[in-house]
Amino acid sequence: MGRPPCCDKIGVKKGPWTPEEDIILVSYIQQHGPGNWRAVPSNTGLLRCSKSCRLRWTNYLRPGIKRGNFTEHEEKIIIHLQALLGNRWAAIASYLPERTDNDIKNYWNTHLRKKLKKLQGNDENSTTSSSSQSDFSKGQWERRLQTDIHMAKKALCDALSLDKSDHSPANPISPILAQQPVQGSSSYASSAENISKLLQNWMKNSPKPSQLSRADSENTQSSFNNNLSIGSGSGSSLSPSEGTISATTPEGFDSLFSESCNAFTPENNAIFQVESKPNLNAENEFLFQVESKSSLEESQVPLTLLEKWLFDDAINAPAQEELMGIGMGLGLSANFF
DNA sequence: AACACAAGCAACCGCCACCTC
DNA sequence: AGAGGTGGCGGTTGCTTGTGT
Repeated sequence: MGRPPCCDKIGVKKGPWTPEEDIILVSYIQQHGPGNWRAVPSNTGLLRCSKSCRLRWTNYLRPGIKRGNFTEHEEKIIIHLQALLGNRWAAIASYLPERTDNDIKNYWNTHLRKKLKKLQGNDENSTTSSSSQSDFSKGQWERRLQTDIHMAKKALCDALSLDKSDHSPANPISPILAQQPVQGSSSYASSAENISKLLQNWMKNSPKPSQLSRADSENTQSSFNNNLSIGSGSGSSLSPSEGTISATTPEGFDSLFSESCNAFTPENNAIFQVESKPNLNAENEFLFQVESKSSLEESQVPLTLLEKWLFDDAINAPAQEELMGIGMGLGLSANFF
């Protein structure tokens, strides 16, 4: 029969969130930090399921979320990570801290998948590729996977090396973070800025010194961030895209992958760990740490293989120079963009 | 101007993994 | 050790908005 629903369905409101609900939720989380979602509806009086509250927070109310159009750089990262990780949107989102997994998933489903399909169709016209066939034999599947990995690797290096030249070295901040938020549609639900303004106005109009002292003195997004970082540091159940990772990961991502494009060695991998580990979340470790645990879950094995393939290929393949050089025209994303 | 269709996106659903007792 | 509770994740749905006829 399955588990009972997470909350009593009777009397639970569904559908789009109202500004009032958002304000209630945001103010509650400001006081208590994210987590213990089950208690949120009862403590706030919101007629919402705990899951709905969590989702609303993580996808729209959480500070630091960028909405609106995806940049080319972001597109590339998504494409490459999708090729490597599959539809593991949360993992992909951990490398784009300003984007939510839901956003990335939607963007993939509505934009990128179509684009890639179109391009793959073009590729198939000019090659003997059998990628359209749905039933691969095992060997075919493995070959296909390796090809995909190779292409993704190529494209990834391509993207990051190209983008490096696009950004001033004087600005060490990741291009992702450096980009200004793009205001999305004008509807309420899609505008985090509106929520921020609403919250500010609300706090002006109805101050609650005992409850919102921090917000009274510093009612900005960044201060909001700081408050919530405290919560994240205290063992709350933040997703990988939340908390401290948001300030550091993109840079780490760039350096990791640009490094990886230039020299894949076990030593470098060790450096990656040393440099990045303080900020690594589980997904980052999962991706970049040399396998050490013997009791890894099965789902991790393929990625370990990916890592090894990437490393081995980079070390051994003479074609690597070509890969790093101008021979990018064959790469998927080179055609893609 | 009105209708039909397509696209985009916010939100929901159900499964799974982890944690606590 | 295992059962139950909770949060996280990915797939999917359905409403809203945009575009074409």
